[in-house]
Parts: sequence; structure tokens; C-alpha cells
Amino acid sequence: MTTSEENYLKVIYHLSHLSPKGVNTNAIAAMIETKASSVTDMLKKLSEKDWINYQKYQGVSLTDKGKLNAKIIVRKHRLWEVFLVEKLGFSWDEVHEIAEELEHIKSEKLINQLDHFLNFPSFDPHGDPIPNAKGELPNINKQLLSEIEVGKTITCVGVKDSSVDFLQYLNKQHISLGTKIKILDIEFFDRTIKIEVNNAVLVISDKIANNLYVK
Amino acid sequence: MTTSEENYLKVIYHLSHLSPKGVNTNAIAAMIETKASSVTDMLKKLSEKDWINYQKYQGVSLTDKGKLNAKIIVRKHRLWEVFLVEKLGFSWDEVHEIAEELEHIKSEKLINQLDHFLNFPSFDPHGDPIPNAKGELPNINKQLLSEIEVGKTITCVGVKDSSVDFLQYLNKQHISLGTKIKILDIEFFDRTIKIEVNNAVLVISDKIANNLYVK
DNA sequence: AATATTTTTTAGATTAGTCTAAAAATAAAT
DNA sequence: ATTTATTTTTAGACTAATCTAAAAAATATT
Repeated sequence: MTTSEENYLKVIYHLSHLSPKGVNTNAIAAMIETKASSVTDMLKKLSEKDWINYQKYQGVSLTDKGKLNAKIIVRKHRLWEVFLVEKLGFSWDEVHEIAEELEHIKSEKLINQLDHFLNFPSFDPHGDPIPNAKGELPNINKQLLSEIEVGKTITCVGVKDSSVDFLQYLNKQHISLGTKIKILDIEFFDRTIKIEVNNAVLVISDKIANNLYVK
Repeated sequence: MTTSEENYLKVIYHLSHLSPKGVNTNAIAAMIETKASSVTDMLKKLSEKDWINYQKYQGVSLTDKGKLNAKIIVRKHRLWEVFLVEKLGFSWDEVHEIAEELEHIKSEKLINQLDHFLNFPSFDPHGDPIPNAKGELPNINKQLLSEIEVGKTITCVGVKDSSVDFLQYLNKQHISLGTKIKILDIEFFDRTIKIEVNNAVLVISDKIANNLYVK
């Protein structure tokens, strides 16, 4: 499997959660930052290898084989992210790009030894679940902060948007995984939320609340 | 710098120690496992970028810029090897291939943090010196076992040939870095050497003695 | 239902790295 | 000093992954 093929599988895997009935060519092109025509070419190749179900103009889905391959890549990506943060002292907003390269290193033994070395973590530094060696995902029960009612105190367990910008916003507010948050008030007009974090009061937008997972 | 370019620089760096007056096209081709014509094409490109001194039919040498780049790749390769052995529990005969991939991961911060995490090692699992971030190599004083005289007791500090076959031979004989070896006798006829290792007597060939570094 | 818009695919070209086969230069042997 | 052998380079072709431009299919709009 080439690096390029792996990237396509991974992107289709992620997009198929948003559009379960079939992933569009243009959506893939946007994620990979390439042209739709390049995507079509690759889809034919992936279909040839039986990793995706592809019918012209119909959108694609992963086969079982393709899904397992995709999960193994996601597993590698997330384990390397844990390594970078836990062992090498990187911050959670610096690791994605490096993990994008590390995820393509081939050795199966490497990744299983790494898993062991890291003590078989279930979640990466952004709270995303790490598939085990069989591709199985840990159970998760988490909600968006925007779904919590006034008065409740919850714990931050993940981010939906793990862009550098959002992560750095959270750094600035001293919000990280494990941070306790109390919902003080929700403004009806614009869904702005007043919260208590680290013994301080903070007002956050709808957009923030829609990208923070809590439990 | 592409992975392929990095591999050429690395190979030229290693070969230039064996043939300091200029590295031959065919020698490079043999190491990279490619054809001489492919090497010629790449030499033109590397020369274009000012990483090698190249004149048709004359053999090549690295420029200062090229040498520094090569050393950074060697640094990465050897640091990853230390990581694999020290942290992930790999054996010294398993790490080369994986490090061949890891050495091409781009982040400079990554490699410096890894260096720190590993406690700034000076030598890799085969006893080869690790360049520091500036490309400087640690001082080494080592000799081949074949150069030691009868009666001396020395310590194994490295291997010249780090092929899987040789390393596994050493595993079988329980010889590793740090192992003490006493020279009991040298057979004049075939340069076979009788040694004492781990409280046992062992006879080793000329070829073995020519590939073990000791101090 | 016909037309316009968007999405997707095809056709043909490009680039990096490789290859084979043949030509040219260098080195070795008579 | 020729001839022979070896090494290196050139010329032209191939593959994977990409691109642009145009055609075809699907979807949305009137």
C-alpha cells in the first residue's frame, strides 16, 4: 500500500462518518487538497484492490478490508500522537502534522511495541479513540458541551475540531483534557454560554461549545 | 529534499569513507539496488542542488552542504535505532530496516526532542557514532579485533558489518556491545583466533575478527 | 419538462524516479 | 599502442500520481 493510497483510505474513513450513504469525490478532493479528477483516478485503483465500493457518479464507501486498513492507519496516527505528547513533550497542537508522516511507517511489530510502551492508551491527545490491533474501537460516551444543561458540571474529554487554531484557543483559556467545566448560564439569543473553569468565569461562543466534547 | 535524494546522499556519505578520492556510479547503484543509468540521472540533480561535486566519468564527492545533510540523515537513522532498542525492546538485528523509513521523517524538533528523550546518546546499538545537531561526530578510538595481540583483554564496542546474519551470529555466541573478550591464541596458518568470552573458549574466523570493533 | 448548475469523469499532458539498450569514455591487457 | 573489457552516460520509454480542459451525468431551478 502506497502512502497516497493510505491517505485516501483514511480520508474516506473519516468522511464516511459524516456522510454514511456514500462519500463524494469533491469532499475527498477537498480533504486531500487535490483535484476531483485525481480522486477519480485513485478511486478506480482502490476499487480495483477491493478496498472501496465504487460506482461511477455514485459516491464511495469502504469495504470491510478497506475499513480495517483505514483503522490501522488511524491507530498508527493516534499512537504516534500519544508518543509525541507523552514522551517527547510536544503540545497537542503540534503533533498532527508529524503524525501524518509517522503513520505511514510500515512495521506491524513497531506499532504494537509502541502501543505496549505507551501502556495501551485508549485515547489520543485530542480525546479521539485509538483502535486496537484488531481495529476495534473503545466505547465512548461523550457529548458536545453545547448539549449540556445549565447547572451541570462536566469534564472536558475531547475536541471535535482539532485544528491548531482551536487548540491554541483552548491553551489560552487553560482548557485541556480533564478540565472541569460548570455551566453557569446559556444565553437564549445567541447560544453563548457562561462557564466556570479554573475558578474563573468565561463566556464562550456557540462555535466553541459545538467543538468541545465533555462527559 | 525527497526520500530518494536523501538515500543517495546517505549512500555517497558512507561510500566516500571507503573511496575518499571519489565515489563511483556503479558502487552507488549497488548500494541503492538500482541501475547505473538511474544513478547518473540522480547525480545530475544532486549536483544541480550543490550537494555533490560531479564531473562526468570522474566519480563524486559531497560538498560541505551535502555532507551536513547526509550527517543529519545518519543522525536520524541512528537515534531512531537507539529508540527502537532502548525503549521498544527491539534487538540490534531488527532495527536497521525500520530506521531506514523513520530517518526520512521531516521535523527537526522531533529529532532533537528524541535525542533529549534518549539522553543524547553518542553511539547507536551497533556502536556507530551519532552526529549531534550540528553534524559533529563523537571521538572514537576503536580497533578491529583482528588487530589485537595475544594475551590482551578488550571490550566489544561495535560492528563493522551490521548485516542481520552477522548480528545473529554474535547473538548466538552471546557477544554484544560491552562483552569482554580475551585473546588466547592466534593461529598463524589461517588467522583463526581462540578467544575467551563469557567464561567459555571460542574459536572465531578471520572474517569475524575483521568485523568486530573493540577497545 | 426544459434549462441551468454542479459534480464527476474522461482524455491527454506533466513530473520524479526508474528502466533497457546503445553509445561514449575510461581503464586494463595484450 | 592497439585492442578488449569495463564503466559511465545518453536516448527514449514506463509507472504512479498528479494536473488542465472538456465532456458527460446528476441535481437543482425555473
